[in-house]
Amino acid sequence: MTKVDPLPRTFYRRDTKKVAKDLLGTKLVHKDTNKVVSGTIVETEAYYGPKDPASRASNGKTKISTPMWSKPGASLVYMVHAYWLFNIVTEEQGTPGAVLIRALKPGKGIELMKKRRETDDLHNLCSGPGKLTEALGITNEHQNVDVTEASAAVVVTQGDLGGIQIGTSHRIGVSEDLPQELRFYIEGSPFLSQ
DNA sequence: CATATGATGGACT
DNA sequence: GTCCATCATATGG
Repeated sequence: MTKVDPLPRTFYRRDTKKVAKDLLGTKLVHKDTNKVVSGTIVETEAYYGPKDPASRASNGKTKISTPMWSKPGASLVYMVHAYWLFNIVTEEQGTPGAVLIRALKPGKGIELMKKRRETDDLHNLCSGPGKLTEALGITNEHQNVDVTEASAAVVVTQGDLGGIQIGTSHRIGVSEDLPQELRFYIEGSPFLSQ
Protein backbone atom coordinates (compact mmCIF):
# COMPACT_ATOMS: atom_id res chain seq x y z
CA MET A 1 0.00 0.00 0.00
CA THR A 2 1.25 3.37 -0.99
CA LYS A 3 1.91 5.78 1.80
CA VAL A 4 -0.47 8.70 1.67
CA ASP A 5 0.30 11.83 3.59
CA PRO A 6 -2.45 14.42 3.18
CA LEU A 7 -2.05 17.96 4.38
CA PRO A 8 -3.83 18.46 7.74
CA ARG A 9 -7.08 20.35 8.12
CA THR A 10 -5.28 23.13 9.96
CA PHE A 11 -3.51 23.91 6.68
CA TYR A 12 -6.81 25.03 5.19
CA ARG A 13 -8.17 26.72 8.31
CA ARG A 14 -6.26 29.93 7.55
CA ASP A 15 -6.49 33.05 5.44
CA THR A 16 -7.52 32.05 1.93
CA LYS A 17 -4.71 33.99 0.31
CA LYS A 18 -2.08 32.19 2.39
CA VAL A 19 -3.59 28.81 1.65
CA ALA A 20 -3.62 29.57 -2.08
CA LYS A 21 0.04 30.54 -1.93
CA ASP A 22 1.10 27.56 0.14
CA LEU A 23 -0.76 25.13 -2.08
CA LEU A 24 1.75 25.82 -4.84
CA GLY A 25 4.13 22.88 -5.12
CA THR A 26 1.80 20.42 -3.37
CA LYS A 27 0.30 17.45 -5.15
CA LEU A 28 -3.29 16.85 -6.14
CA VAL A 29 -3.95 13.11 -6.30
CA HIS A 30 -7.00 11.38 -7.72
CA LYS A 31 -7.27 7.71 -6.83
CA ASP A 32 -9.37 6.32 -9.62
CA THR A 33 -10.89 2.86 -9.57
CA ASN A 34 -7.57 1.15 -10.22
CA LYS A 35 -5.24 3.90 -11.25
CA VAL A 36 -3.69 6.93 -9.67
CA VAL A 37 -3.58 10.23 -11.50
CA SER A 38 -1.71 13.10 -9.94
CA GLY A 39 -0.11 16.44 -10.61
CA THR A 40 1.78 19.21 -8.85
CA ILE A 41 -0.21 22.38 -8.29
CA VAL A 42 1.46 25.28 -10.12
CA GLU A 43 -1.33 27.88 -10.22
CA THR A 44 -4.14 28.89 -7.85
CA GLU A 45 -6.57 31.71 -7.18
CA ALA A 46 -8.09 32.86 -3.87
CA TYR A 47 -11.78 33.66 -3.57
CA TYR A 48 -13.35 35.32 -0.58
CA GLY A 49 -16.88 35.93 0.61
CA PRO A 50 -19.42 38.76 0.33
CA LYS A 51 -16.82 41.49 -0.12
CA ASP A 52 -15.37 39.80 -3.20
CA PRO A 53 -17.39 40.73 -6.31
CA ALA A 54 -15.92 37.83 -8.27
CA SER A 55 -16.79 35.27 -5.64
CA ARG A 56 -19.79 33.02 -5.93
CA ALA A 57 -20.42 33.90 -2.29
CA SER A 58 -20.83 37.62 -3.04
CA ASN A 59 -24.57 37.16 -3.47
CA GLY A 60 -24.96 35.11 -0.33
CA LYS A 61 -25.59 31.41 -0.21
CA THR A 62 -26.55 29.82 -3.49
CA LYS A 63 -26.49 26.25 -4.63
CA ILE A 64 -22.92 26.67 -5.83
CA SER A 65 -21.49 28.82 -3.07
CA THR A 66 -23.02 27.20 0.01
CA PRO A 67 -20.13 24.70 0.41
CA MET A 68 -17.81 27.70 0.94
CA TRP A 69 -19.31 27.93 4.42
CA SER A 70 -18.58 24.29 5.21
CA LYS A 71 -15.50 22.90 6.92
CA PRO A 72 -12.02 23.65 5.56
CA GLY A 73 -10.48 20.91 3.44
CA ALA A 74 -13.74 20.03 1.71
CA SER A 75 -13.71 19.99 -2.08
CA LEU A 76 -16.02 22.23 -4.09
CA VAL A 77 -16.74 21.24 -7.67
CA TYR A 78 -19.05 23.07 -10.02
CA MET A 79 -19.61 23.59 -13.70
CA VAL A 80 -19.03 26.71 -15.73
CA HIS A 81 -19.31 26.72 -19.53
CA ALA A 82 -19.58 22.93 -19.66
CA TYR A 83 -16.35 22.41 -17.70
CA TRP A 84 -15.80 21.30 -14.11
CA LEU A 85 -13.79 23.58 -11.87
CA PHE A 86 -12.10 22.21 -8.75
CA ASN A 87 -11.81 24.24 -5.53
CA ILE A 88 -10.87 23.56 -1.93
CA VAL A 89 -12.76 25.22 0.92
CA THR A 90 -10.71 27.35 3.31
CA GLU A 91 -11.13 29.40 6.49
CA GLU A 92 -12.94 28.46 9.69
CA GLN A 93 -16.29 26.75 9.26
CA GLY A 94 -18.88 29.49 8.90
CA THR A 95 -16.49 31.84 7.07
CA PRO A 96 -16.75 31.62 3.29
CA GLY A 97 -13.58 31.12 1.28
CA ALA A 98 -12.13 28.82 -1.35
CA VAL A 99 -9.07 28.28 -3.53
CA LEU A 100 -9.48 27.52 -7.21
CA ILE A 101 -6.90 25.13 -8.67
CA ARG A 102 -6.03 26.57 -12.09
CA ALA A 103 -3.13 24.46 -13.37
CA LEU A 104 -1.07 21.36 -12.63
CA LYS A 105 2.21 19.89 -13.72
CA PRO A 106 1.34 16.31 -14.79
CA GLY A 107 2.73 13.63 -12.45
CA LYS A 108 1.45 10.04 -12.44
CA GLY A 109 -1.00 8.62 -14.95
CA ILE A 110 0.09 10.79 -17.85
CA GLU A 111 -0.97 8.20 -20.41
CA LEU A 112 -4.49 8.25 -18.98
CA MET A 113 -4.52 12.05 -19.06
CA LYS A 114 -3.51 12.08 -22.70
CA LYS A 115 -6.28 9.66 -23.51
CA ARG A 116 -8.91 11.69 -21.68
CA ARG A 117 -7.73 15.01 -23.10
CA GLU A 118 -7.19 13.55 -26.57
CA THR A 119 -3.83 15.21 -27.02
CA ASP A 120 -0.17 14.23 -26.77
CA ASP A 121 0.96 17.70 -25.78
CA LEU A 122 2.19 17.57 -22.18
CA HIS A 123 1.77 21.31 -21.86
CA ASN A 124 -1.86 21.12 -22.84
CA LEU A 125 -2.98 18.45 -20.37
CA CYS A 126 -3.57 20.47 -17.19
CA SER A 127 -2.87 24.09 -18.16
CA GLY A 128 -6.25 25.43 -17.16
CA PRO A 129 -8.98 24.83 -14.56
CA GLY A 130 -11.29 23.07 -17.00
CA LYS A 131 -8.48 21.04 -18.52
CA LEU A 132 -7.07 19.60 -15.33
CA THR A 133 -10.43 18.29 -14.13
CA GLU A 134 -10.92 16.52 -17.43
CA ALA A 135 -7.38 15.10 -17.30
CA LEU A 136 -7.79 13.86 -13.72
CA GLY A 137 -11.33 12.64 -14.25
CA ILE A 138 -12.87 14.96 -11.66
CA THR A 139 -16.64 15.52 -11.89
CA ASN A 140 -19.45 16.48 -9.58
CA GLU A 141 -19.10 13.01 -8.05
CA HIS A 142 -16.17 14.50 -6.19
CA GLN A 143 -18.29 17.22 -4.64
CA ASN A 144 -17.67 17.75 -0.94
CA VAL A 145 -14.86 15.21 -0.66
CA ASP A 146 -12.58 15.66 2.34
CA VAL A 147 -9.12 16.08 0.82
CA THR A 148 -7.49 15.71 4.25
CA GLU A 149 -8.82 12.15 4.51
CA ALA A 150 -6.17 9.61 3.43
CA SER A 151 -8.85 7.25 2.12
CA ALA A 152 -10.67 9.89 0.07
CA ALA A 153 -10.82 9.66 -3.73
CA VAL A 154 -9.15 13.04 -4.04
CA VAL A 155 -6.38 14.15 -1.66
CA VAL A 156 -3.75 16.86 -1.51
CA THR A 157 -0.31 15.79 -0.31
CA GLN A 158 2.96 17.49 0.41
CA GLY A 159 5.05 18.07 -2.68
CA ASP A 160 8.74 17.52 -3.10
CA LEU A 161 9.59 20.74 -4.83
CA GLY A 162 12.09 22.98 -3.11
CA GLY A 163 13.14 26.54 -3.65
CA ILE A 164 10.31 27.57 -5.92
CA GLN A 165 9.71 31.16 -6.95
CA ILE A 166 6.17 32.42 -6.44
CA GLY A 167 4.63 35.07 -8.66
CA THR A 168 1.34 36.94 -8.32
CA SER A 169 -1.06 38.67 -10.67
CA HIS A 170 -4.68 39.70 -10.95
CA ARG A 171 -7.19 36.93 -11.42
CA ILE A 172 -8.06 35.63 -14.85
CA GLY A 173 -11.44 35.57 -16.55
CA VAL A 174 -13.06 37.67 -13.84
CA SER A 175 -15.26 40.58 -14.84
CA GLU A 176 -14.89 42.48 -11.58
CA ASP A 177 -11.69 41.91 -9.65
CA LEU A 178 -10.56 43.22 -6.29
CA PRO A 179 -7.73 45.78 -6.21
CA GLN A 180 -5.40 43.09 -4.86
CA GLU A 181 -3.57 40.32 -6.65
CA LEU A 182 -5.11 37.00 -5.71
CA ARG A 183 -3.65 34.72 -8.35
CA PHE A 184 -0.53 32.78 -7.42
CA TYR A 185 1.72 30.71 -9.63
CA ILE A 186 5.14 29.09 -9.74
CA GLU A 187 7.43 31.45 -11.57
CA GLY A 188 8.81 30.04 -14.81
CA SER A 189 6.68 26.89 -14.86
CA PRO A 190 5.84 25.80 -18.42
CA PHE A 191 2.55 24.32 -17.23
CA LEU A 192 0.64 27.50 -16.32
CA SER A 193 -2.70 28.40 -17.86
CA GLN A 194 -2.66 30.96 -20.61
C1' DC B 1 2.50 35.47 -32.78
C1' DA B 2 -2.17 38.00 -31.38
C1' DT B 3 -7.10 38.83 -30.68
C1' DA B 4 -11.96 37.45 -31.65
C1' DT B 5 -15.92 34.48 -31.45
C1' DG B 6 -19.07 30.52 -30.91
C1' DA B 7 -20.19 26.28 -28.18
C1' DT B 8 -21.41 24.71 -24.00
C1' DG B 9 -24.63 23.48 -19.54
C1' DG B 10 -26.25 24.83 -15.27
C1' DA B 11 -27.74 28.49 -11.96
C1' DC B 12 -30.11 32.52 -11.31
C1' DT B 13 -33.63 36.72 -12.09
C1' DG C 1 -34.00 34.79 -21.08
C1' DT C 2 -29.17 36.28 -19.18
C1' DC C 3 -24.88 35.48 -17.01
C1' DC C 4 -20.57 33.25 -16.46
C1' DA C 5 -13.94 31.64 -12.00
C1' DT C 6 -13.65 28.22 -19.99
C1' DC C 7 -11.92 26.14 -24.22
C1' DA C 8 -10.99 25.28 -29.09
C1' DT C 9 -11.18 27.17 -33.31
C1' DA C 10 -10.65 30.71 -36.86
C1' DT C 11 -8.70 34.62 -38.77
C1' DG C 12 -5.12 38.40 -39.39
C1' DG C 13 -0.17 40.18 -38.96
